[in-house]
Parts: sequence; C-alpha cells; structure tokens
Amino acid sequence: MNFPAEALPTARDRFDRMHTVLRNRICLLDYPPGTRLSEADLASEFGTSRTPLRRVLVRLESEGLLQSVHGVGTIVTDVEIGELEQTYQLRTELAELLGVLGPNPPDPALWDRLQLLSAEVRALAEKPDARRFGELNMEFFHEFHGITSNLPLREICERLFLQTARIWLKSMAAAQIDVAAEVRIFADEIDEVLRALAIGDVRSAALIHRTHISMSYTRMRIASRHS
Amino acid sequence: MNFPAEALPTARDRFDRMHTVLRNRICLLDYPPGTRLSEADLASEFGTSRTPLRRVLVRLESEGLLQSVHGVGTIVTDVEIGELEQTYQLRTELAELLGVLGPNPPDPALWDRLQLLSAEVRALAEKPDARRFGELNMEFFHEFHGITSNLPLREICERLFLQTARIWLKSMAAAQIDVAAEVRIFADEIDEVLRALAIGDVRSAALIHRTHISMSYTRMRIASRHS
DNA sequence: TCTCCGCCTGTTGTATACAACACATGATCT
DNA sequence: AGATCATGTGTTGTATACAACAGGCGGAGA
Repeated sequence: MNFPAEALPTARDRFDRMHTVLRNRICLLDYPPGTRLSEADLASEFGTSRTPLRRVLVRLESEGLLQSVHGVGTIVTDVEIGELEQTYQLRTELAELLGVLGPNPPDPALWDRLQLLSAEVRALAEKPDARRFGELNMEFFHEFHGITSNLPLREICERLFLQTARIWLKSMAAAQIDVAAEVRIFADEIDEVLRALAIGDVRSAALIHRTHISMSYTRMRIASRHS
Repeated sequence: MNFPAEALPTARDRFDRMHTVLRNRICLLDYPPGTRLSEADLASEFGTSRTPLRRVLVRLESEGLLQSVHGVGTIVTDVEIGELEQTYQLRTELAELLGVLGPNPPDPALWDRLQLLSAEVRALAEKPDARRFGELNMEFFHEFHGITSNLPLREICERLFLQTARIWLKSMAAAQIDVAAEVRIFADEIDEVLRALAIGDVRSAALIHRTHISMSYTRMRIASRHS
C-alpha cells in the first residue's frame, strides 16, 4: 500500500499547467494579438519536447486564442469588431441565464472569496495597473460563474469571457480609457453583486452582472470612436 | 502562373475530414459510448501516422466526445443523466436566443434545403431507420442554426447538440421509443418551422424549435422511467 | 533601375522509435 | 483453494529526425 503525500505530476497535470500559463499570457496581453510564438522555444521553456506542447496549442486553437499556419508560425489571434459585438451580445444574454438556470444556493465560501476580491480591487484603486486589473477581472468572472450549478453554461461563459478579455484590456490601453475609473466601476459591481448574494437574490446578482457586461462593451465602443 | 483546377488537400483539409468522419461515427452510435478506439488502427485506416490523428482526437476530447487515458485507451464518453438535464435546459434557452440575437433575413436557399429535408424525413416515415433519422436530425440542426447571424451562438448550439445527439439516439434504441412516431413528430417540426420562415417570422421559428427540444427531452425522460 | 528567379532560413506538419503506464494472465507460494 | 506477485501485451505519452511549406534576401537578367 502506497500513499504518496503528493501525487507526482501526470501528463494531464503538465498539460493543464502549460495550458493555464499560455492562456493567461494571451489573455493578459503578455502575448499581444499578432504575436508569433515558436513551438521550439516554448517547449524548451517548459522543459519538454514539441509533442506535448503542440497538444496544448491545438487546444488553445480550438478555443479561438491561437492559429497555427504551416510554414509561418503560431499566431495569437485578433478579433475583428464585428464578431466581437456578436460575442458581447451573446455574453449579455448568457449572463442573465446564469441566474435562471440552476441557481446555486448562496455559498458562504463564494461570498468570502468575492469579498476578498472586492478588497483587492479597492486596494488596486490606489495604484491603477492594467495587468493586475486583468488578473482580478479573470478571477472575479471565474468565481462569479459559481452562482450557477449548470456546468455547461459555466464553461461556455468562461470560454466566451476569455475570448473577449484581452480585447477589453487592449482597448483600455490603446484608447486611453481611465484605468482608475474602470477599477472603481469594477469594485462597485462586485459590491452590488455581494449585496444581492447576501440576501440570496441570485437572479438579481446575475442581472447586475449582465448590465455591467453590456455597459463595459458600450464604453469600449464609445472610447474607440473618439480615438 | 499556376491555377490548379482543384486545390490539393492540405493539412487542414485532412484534419477536417478525419474530424468530421469520427465525430459522425460517435454521434450516430457507430462507436457507442464506452467503445475503446485504437489510435494505431484509426491512423492506418486514414492512411496516416498517429501524429495527425492524435490532433483530431485531442479536438474531439475538448468537445467532450472522447477521453484518452494513458495506458488504457481512447474511450467514447457517456453522459450521466444529471449533466444531460443541464445541457438540455441550456439548449432550450439557447434555442430561444437563436431567434433573438441577429436573426437573419429569411434565406430562400435555406428554405429550399429545409423543404428538401422535410421531404426526406417524410420518405423515412415509410421505412423507419434510427441511424438515418440521426443523420437527418444532424443535418436539420446544422441548417436551422443558419437562422442566426451570431456565429458564436451558432457554434455553441452546434456543439451542445452534438453532445446530446447520441444520447437521444441511444435512448430511442434502448427504451424502445417508437422511431416511426419520432419521425412523424420531426417531420411536423420541420413543416412548422417552414411555415414560420415562409412569413419571415424567425422568432416564432426559434420558439417552435425550442418547444421541440424541450418536449423531446421530456419524452426521453418518460421513456427511460418506464423501462 | 526594375523584375524575376532561386536559394536560404525558420516554421509547422509528419513519421517513427521508444518510454510510461494499466490491465489481464498465469505461475508460484502459502 | 486462495492470494499474491511477476510478467506479457496492448495502449497512450514523449522525443526526435525529417518533410513540406512560406517568406525574405540577393543576385542575375532585361
């Protein structure tokens, strides 16, 4: 009988690790859209051969974050404004569904994590930082999706969020949106959501979230027109 | 200057071909849930090595149709009843969204294809055949999703449909649901949809579709309880 | 000077050999 | 007889060498 204190990393663990790292780099603009990645370089960075790495790249390609072209390279995708609008419209509707399909009973642990997040966002308001904002934003969405017990819906919302997150960050940087203002709005959203969850009103929490997705897209559109 | 009459198959074409073939085999129960596939066998069947084939398997795994286990094999996934219900609830809501988000103006070509499909389903009523039913069902969903111009929504509906299609077929076979009756209901659905599209009422077409998804799930539940 | 062709370099795609792993089978010991 | 361990077999995971391909560069020719 052998009970190792810590399971040694299996193929799946290595895959998940590389996948998460690369996904975050793309979504937090460490690799801006158009960046050409080298399989060989990435493989050596992760201390593995191209074969397992390619498996990760194929996954990221199926998630719409990469595109491999034979003889050219693996390029970080960009998103044209047309499809972006469709994605945002869809995300808006799905946000409402989060409160309709299988709403979870209020979870104290979730509430605590969100309140912690609120504090961190408030702290960020002192010293605005776009990348840190992106990190907290990702974390918030991930936690918030826990309000539904509908797993397929959760996965789809997560996926669509990751497709638009970097465009949102990019637009913030390029169009000179006031990061500090966005941080304040973000903090307010979290607090509004917390108030709704505190009284067990999951549906309202979802609607609050919906309005913020919709409004953030509109702000982005306005900012891009002014530039 | 060289203009080949027909583009020779590129890596992407081969990938798409293998992907479609294997996906259909899984969704039409040629490979029932639990089937163990052999990478080597499939590779030799497609006249290629394991490497390109594995790329396809990774994609199918990300789509929830397969699961690879080191040292064991690549197994066609089954779906437990709990997640199935969540998926159906979600599909029901998304079907309604198909008529709300970016409804396409009625397309004569789409209308023609659906009417052709209607005729084929009516013809099938003479000699019921579960597999043929599955094929026409897949084709109908694929065409019907053309009523929205929202690409992300279309892809998601397609993906979720493919995840539940085989369970639906399996249940039809196992629970001894009357295939002929399902064929008639299916034919009626297409005709209802056609009537809505004929007058340009895309929203109603989507709602008709929604009711049929919901009712087909309920019929499946009832049939499985009786067995 | 401009154009076009061939080569060179770097990239992804493919094939193949081998490692790691899970499971069944059968021998062996108790 | 039962349990246990070694071993064989088949599978997926990994590494690596090579093929296919795209694009840039430079030189030759008009």
